[in-house]
Amino acid sequence: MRLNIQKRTARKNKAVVLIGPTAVGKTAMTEALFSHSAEIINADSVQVYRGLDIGSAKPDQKLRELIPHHLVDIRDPWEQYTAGDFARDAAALIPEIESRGKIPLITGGTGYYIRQLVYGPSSAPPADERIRNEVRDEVARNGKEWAYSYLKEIDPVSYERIEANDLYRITRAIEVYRASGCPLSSFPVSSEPDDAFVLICLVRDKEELKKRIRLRVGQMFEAGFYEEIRKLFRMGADSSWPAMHAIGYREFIEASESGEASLETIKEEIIRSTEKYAKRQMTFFRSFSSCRFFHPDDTDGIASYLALKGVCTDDFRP
RNA sequence: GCCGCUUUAGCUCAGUUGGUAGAGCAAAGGACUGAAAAUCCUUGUGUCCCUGGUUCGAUUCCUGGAGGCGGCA
Repeated sequence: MRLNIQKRTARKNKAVVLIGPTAVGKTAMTEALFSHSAEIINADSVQVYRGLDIGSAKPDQKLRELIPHHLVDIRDPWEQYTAGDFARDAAALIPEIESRGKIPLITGGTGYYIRQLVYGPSSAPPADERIRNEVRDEVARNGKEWAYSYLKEIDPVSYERIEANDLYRITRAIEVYRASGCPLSSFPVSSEPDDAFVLICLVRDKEELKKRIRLRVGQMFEAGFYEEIRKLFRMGADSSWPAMHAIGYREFIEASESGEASLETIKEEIIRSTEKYAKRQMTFFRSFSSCRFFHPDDTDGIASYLALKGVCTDDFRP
């Protein structure tokens, strides 16, 4: 709480956070409003990976030459990049960008990254691969029920919060306890957004978005997505690579493991996963109390809202 | 043309020894404490193909028909 207040008074400049579900049109909006006034901090958990270009709809070279992009292509696909890394890196970049007289524009679809930045990062210890693997093995040996009742013993607060089947979170909670000796729930989280961030979320109606998703996936395949996949396979990609959990890549990994699946089937699966993802993204974005929602065609509305918040985007003159 | 199998949720299919039904996927909503394009939670949905018959009662049994699949001609 206190930290937030200090931040507020210490920094008068605003950073803009532009979010929205996949394929809503964030890149086009960025071009329209911020071509000359901003530097971009990528908040997309897949675009951080080198070699995942087409499937992550990475901004093209032309746009990246026009507007500086940060946190794109900063990891190899077998490396892990976390929400905590993002919160730290983004927070460090913001004053740097401001010192060049530019607006920091944080844009991407990873709601959790945005939360870690805008609400402040969790103070819990970072992910520890070694301990996590130990915990995972232990859970695999002793079963789900054991894991859940063990959690109840070491951290009753998290036990109440986490669902019995959510092994992902149960594992993490146990990992934190093993790493720090303290229950995960003992690390404070803030529920107050830092008002140095102006949040704008782009939205379209469901059918409109579905049409755009289908179109985009089709374009990915035309642009050589299959070649990109083959290249990654040649590099030894498998499901152990963090980047390979991403939609589009995951479907190919699964198909290669189970054998036979036509390109057309895989394409339809990717479209469906993307639609479901967009839905989850919207749920996340709706939970940001300070967020304002706009249709991507409403450039005027967005520009005047930004002006009201004290952000001057000199690219746009109504 | 004959024989066999089949028709149940948007899709794939269970099931009811006769008392009007349930899984997975999809859909809709939600959660999110340094893995988050991940992970998880909640919730519907039905002329049980049509037609007669038997029966207190038929989606279930029987007759006839229609669609689908396979085999033989």
